[in-house]
Amino acid sequence: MQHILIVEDDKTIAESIAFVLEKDSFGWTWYDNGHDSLDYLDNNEVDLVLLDVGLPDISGFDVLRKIRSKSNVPVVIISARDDEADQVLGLEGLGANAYITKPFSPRVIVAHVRAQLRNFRSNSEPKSESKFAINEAMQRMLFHNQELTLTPAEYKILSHLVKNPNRVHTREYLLKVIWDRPHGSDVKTINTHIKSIRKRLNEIDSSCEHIETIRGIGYSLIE
Amino acid sequence: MQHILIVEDDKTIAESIAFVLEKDSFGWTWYDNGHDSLDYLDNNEVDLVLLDVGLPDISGFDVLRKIRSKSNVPVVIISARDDEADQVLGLEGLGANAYITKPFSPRVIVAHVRAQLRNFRSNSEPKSESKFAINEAMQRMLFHNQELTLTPAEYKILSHLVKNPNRVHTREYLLKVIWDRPHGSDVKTINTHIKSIRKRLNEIDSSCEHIETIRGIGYSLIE
DNA sequence: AGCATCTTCATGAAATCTTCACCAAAAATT
DNA sequence: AATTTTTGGTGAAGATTTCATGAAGATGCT
Repeated sequence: MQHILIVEDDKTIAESIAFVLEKDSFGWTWYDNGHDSLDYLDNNEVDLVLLDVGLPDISGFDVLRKIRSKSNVPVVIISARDDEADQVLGLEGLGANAYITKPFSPRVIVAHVRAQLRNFRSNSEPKSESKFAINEAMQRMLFHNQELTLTPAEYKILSHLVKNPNRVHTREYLLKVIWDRPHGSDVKTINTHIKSIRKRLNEIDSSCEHIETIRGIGYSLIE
Repeated sequence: MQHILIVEDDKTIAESIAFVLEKDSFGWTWYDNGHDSLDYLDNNEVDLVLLDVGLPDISGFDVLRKIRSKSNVPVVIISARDDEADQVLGLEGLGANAYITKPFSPRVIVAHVRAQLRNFRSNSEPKSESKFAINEAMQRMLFHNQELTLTPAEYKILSHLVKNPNRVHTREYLLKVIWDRPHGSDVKTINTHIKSIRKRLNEIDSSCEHIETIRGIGYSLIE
């Protein structure tokens, strides 16, 4: 399922967008401000971003720049008022893929989303095959077609790393992955979990490092 | 002759600044409040603004925003007290080009003015493609498409320089970039970090200097 | 209780950050 | 122009932080 990140401070609009996306069987996540959206992008796989330029905390300009500094994800700009038009045009230079001006119909949004996703897919290089397979229903994983015996915590950490490879995940964040909500345990705990995950991965393939330590920050799965 | 606008409510300070500027054959105009300064800017050609943030009528914040709404002129902030430091840092986001904290020597002012005027001139030329790529999600950087192996502190410093090129960054400021909050370590530490960053950059491209030393102030990345 | 799992702790090793002493370059002073 | 002072570069040593590891304690489930 394709996942869309909605960045829109107007709840009504966000809900109507989410509604039509859902109807077209897209997954979605909504944030009403720039900071949380950027955080989310750091730690999750997103197929497309719908970005309102009139946010309360950061300007759409800055959000887009920050997105582009780390990701190639398609971004569709939503402009609130006509008099922002000039500014919005400037965004194209920053790497926005399309922009829509309010008022807009839900149909228009979905059409844009589909178009951008189609473009992006054909543009992007063929992805290398992952050596991992996740059976979410069974809470199981295969690595090089071999079953991995993982504890619940290990499964949650590793499956999150596999779904979001090649980016750093802080220990704090990985703790939150294990426990949905904030949890009082020491972040050093993650070291131990990573250790045992590494051990299990090495039993199957010790030819290279699979989980890289990013010193001072956290861990990252190499693809 | 280059013309400097001095916005400073303390007459003694304004006069001493004007004195050193004159000695270095800069032209100058002095106002002791924000309103008159903005008026003056509307009707006169100014090459650089020296702006005290502690004005009687308008906050430096607002003055800078209003300047930026109509002009790209380099603005060097003068901060009265140390405890304004954080606030002043925020001004960089608003487009301040540099800031000086009191007490300051006349030489420092002239150095800043010269540095900014030089930067501004070179900036107005067509921008060349940056040779840097930042992968924020992985906390990594490419230089000439080659991976840079950087320590956390080096990464923080260099990515900051890359994001704000052609601008002088004081050692104090770069220290705050490494440690989010004030930190007790010596500013000379930055010299050592810069040294190792330079070494790594030179290993890839030694054809020219990439990080320029602005004597008496700090460092600047040349694009 | 017995078992699996999660967490904590102590330790050593490695990476990194800071400091220092000395030299070179630039600026200020005479 | 010569000298003094200030500032920055350099290499290496020392201090500090961070991480991996193995083992032990805590927790929770059956």
